[in-house]
Amino acid sequence: MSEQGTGQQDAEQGYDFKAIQDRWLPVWDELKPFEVPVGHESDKPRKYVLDMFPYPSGDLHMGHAEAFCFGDILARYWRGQGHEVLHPIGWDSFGLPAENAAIKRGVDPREWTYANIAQQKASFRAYAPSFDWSRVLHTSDPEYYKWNQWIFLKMYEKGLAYRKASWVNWDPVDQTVLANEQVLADGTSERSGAMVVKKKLTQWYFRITDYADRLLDDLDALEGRWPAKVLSMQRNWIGRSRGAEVEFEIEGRDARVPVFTTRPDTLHGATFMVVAPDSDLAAELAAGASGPVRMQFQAYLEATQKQTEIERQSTDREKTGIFLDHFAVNPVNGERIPVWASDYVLADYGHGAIMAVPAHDQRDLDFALKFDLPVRVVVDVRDEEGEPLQDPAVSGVATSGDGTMLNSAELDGLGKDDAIARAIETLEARGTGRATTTYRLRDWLISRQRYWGTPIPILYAEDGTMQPVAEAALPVQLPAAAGLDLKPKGSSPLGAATEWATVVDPETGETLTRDPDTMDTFVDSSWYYFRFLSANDPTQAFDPAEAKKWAPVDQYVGGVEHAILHLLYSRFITKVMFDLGYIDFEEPFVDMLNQGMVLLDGAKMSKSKGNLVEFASELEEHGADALRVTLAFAGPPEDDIDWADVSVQGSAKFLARAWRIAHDVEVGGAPVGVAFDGGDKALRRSTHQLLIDGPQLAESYKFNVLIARLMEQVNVTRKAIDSGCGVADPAVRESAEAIAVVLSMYAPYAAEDMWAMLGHEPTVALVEWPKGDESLTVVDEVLMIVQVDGKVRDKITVSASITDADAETAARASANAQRAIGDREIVKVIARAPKIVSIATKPAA
RNA sequence: GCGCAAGUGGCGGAAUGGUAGACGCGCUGGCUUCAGGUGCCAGUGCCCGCAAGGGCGUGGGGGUUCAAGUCCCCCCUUGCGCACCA
Repeated sequence: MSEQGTGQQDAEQGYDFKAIQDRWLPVWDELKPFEVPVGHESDKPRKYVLDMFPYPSGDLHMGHAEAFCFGDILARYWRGQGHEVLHPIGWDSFGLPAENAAIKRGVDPREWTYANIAQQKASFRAYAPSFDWSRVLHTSDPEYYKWNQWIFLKMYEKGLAYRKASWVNWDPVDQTVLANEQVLADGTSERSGAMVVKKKLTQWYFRITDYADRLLDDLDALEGRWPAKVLSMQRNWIGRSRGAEVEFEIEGRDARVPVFTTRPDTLHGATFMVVAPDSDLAAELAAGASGPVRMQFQAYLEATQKQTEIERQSTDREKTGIFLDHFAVNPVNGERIPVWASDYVLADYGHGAIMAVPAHDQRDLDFALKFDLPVRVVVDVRDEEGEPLQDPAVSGVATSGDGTMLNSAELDGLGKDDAIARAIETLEARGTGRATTTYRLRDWLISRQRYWGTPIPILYAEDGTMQPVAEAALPVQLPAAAGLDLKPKGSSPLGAATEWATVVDPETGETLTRDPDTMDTFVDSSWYYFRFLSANDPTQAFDPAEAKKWAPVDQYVGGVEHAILHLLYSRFITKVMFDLGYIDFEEPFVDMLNQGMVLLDGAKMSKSKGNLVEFASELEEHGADALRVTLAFAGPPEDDIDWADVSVQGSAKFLARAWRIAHDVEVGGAPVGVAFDGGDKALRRSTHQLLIDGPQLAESYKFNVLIARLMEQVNVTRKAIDSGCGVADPAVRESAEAIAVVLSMYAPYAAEDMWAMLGHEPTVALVEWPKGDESLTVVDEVLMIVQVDGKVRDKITVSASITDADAETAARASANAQRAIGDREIVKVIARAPKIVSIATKPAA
């Protein structure tokens, strides 16, 4: 392969990234160094390094460049540490953008999607992440989505996939339902940006709430391995809340009404009940009320439903409500309390009804004061000085803290925790309540009324009974888009594909109709990391034996925007796979890195705002290596990078300096294979310190610091060549080789070219890091700090093996130190040889 | 409102309780080349000083310690997340 070397590249020409890229791309295409064939056996330890796979909307952008840069650094790092690394790539290629583009331009979503994929593949090739291209997958391939359907059927069998009628989030622009997770905090759709409305529809759900406790509790084991932010967001989202269910009788109604409360201790202070206006209970109670109340309620319900999410969520809104003309009975004291409907109670949380304790809950208090309802204090809450807080009815401030119970019969005198425990005991003994837990997490709504997704493998008979498609009949392929009207119209376009939708049961001859909806594309991405393990296997979703070998993913890299959706769903599906016995672990991603965003002038880049840095043009102008070094050197990977603050030129300059060292060695250095033993000590020390420190820096994601160390190494090597030991010293070759190997995780092209100039065969990407030798890093003499009263007064050169006593003597002898001490009295001397001696003084007596 | 991060030169950022500002960008001066926007050398936290040296300095205020950017308490600011969830 020597003709691939750079003998023909003369010194005048220097570092030329274009020539280098052109030289090595074909070689790598030939070598396929990162392919790990399925079933391949190796003695090496394994690492599964995965980037969140991209959505193929247009070409790659700077965000991709950053994310895939960090993932690739880690993949290449682990190869350098002697691991066999699986680093696959695929495309999350189902979804609305393809469909919307198709509608807008009249092209087939397939064409649009696969054209974009081809473009991204081409960009990736130049950018050169070390992907295993033999395992590529696209979720829109029938070979892939067949297994979505298989998972759906498995879940259906287990009762984890079910259909129900419910109020759902409806996106009026995309004309489809959305999962709770796809509705942003301001009530708009994360996709279309439209204000989401509520609609009652029968839809398919995955029973993720069955897994709420496991999804929450298992987060503890990810502490320190996942970003704290993601863990907290997931905990928030699951929103477990422990408390009690309390049953209230309602006069004139047979069945008791359960309410959920986290404060059963305050039950004696419950002076009214509030139900959600859009709950079944409210409708029922209103129906049994007087005519005027019925009309008022109807108007109130309509007003509630018309409200946008923003209006409804505004916290400092006046309370509104309607008295429902009914009374409930407080189970602990038999008191008659009025039942109201108000929109501050949510229909889909708890039981859609609450016991209102206005003295100790601000919302209830606001409501009580507005409608003149009684407020009864049952907890004696004190301030920091131990003074009782003002009566909430007067102050308007509910006292929600801990305190001593009063006005609460047998609970009187107890503290909060004891009172809660006691209250629950009492309720359970009387059969009017029990300890219980509720969650904010809702079941995962997976039906979508759109075309470009996985068909739901369910058939309906004429009488409406459903039957799953037989596993052998999978995949249920999407019909061709041609001839279908893909415009959103509230029902799936697939329903109109009559030929596709109608199936005759071969056994019974019965005519069946296919479910016309497609699955949420988050189903696709919730298990793709398994598919990579058996990407081309037509017989199974993935091979459990391969999963045992490779999974879970050791290192996951991606944006924090998926902190809830994708990661929660993936964790859920992984647990389902565990329960089904296909895998022996319950968490899919062992370690996770969230890269920051790439900004321009402090703002998110956007084409419409005109502040865009184009990945393609940067790649063209500076090359992949300089781009990658720039991204990695800019700062910690979790931080945002402002493109206005970085210098791609600076990175290119560094690469050229590194490259020139290898070039100098090629021209006048020690021969390849030379023993490094006799080489320059100082340079060798630096080289080996780099090799020793490198791993801990890389493994703690301090890629920027490791590049700084590489720069220092290049600088000291330059100095050694020009004004030190000279280029022919073996230590220079040793340093150059170490630089090439370490640099290869950041700048694969430059490193490969250096490696060739240094007389080695490709590819440097598979070369293990030379071992750093601790014995070469010991120094004879060090600079010792002498402090007097905490201030540095001198720096003296001492033997590295100096004793504490000798260090103290040397420090006391320092003229600078003596001057600082003056006539003060030394009270204490702390010696930490050979680093520092600290002298503490006080004024002379 | 609740919760979680983070505040270090002109800028991006380094610093197991032990020399604050590594490395780089930018800037200043010089050399080389000279068409140079290349390359090389030196300098670059602020203030006083010719220098030696000294004073100040990691958002603010206290504290622990021989020693604090780092640990503890209070406050301020910014960013992010959640938010009528009973």
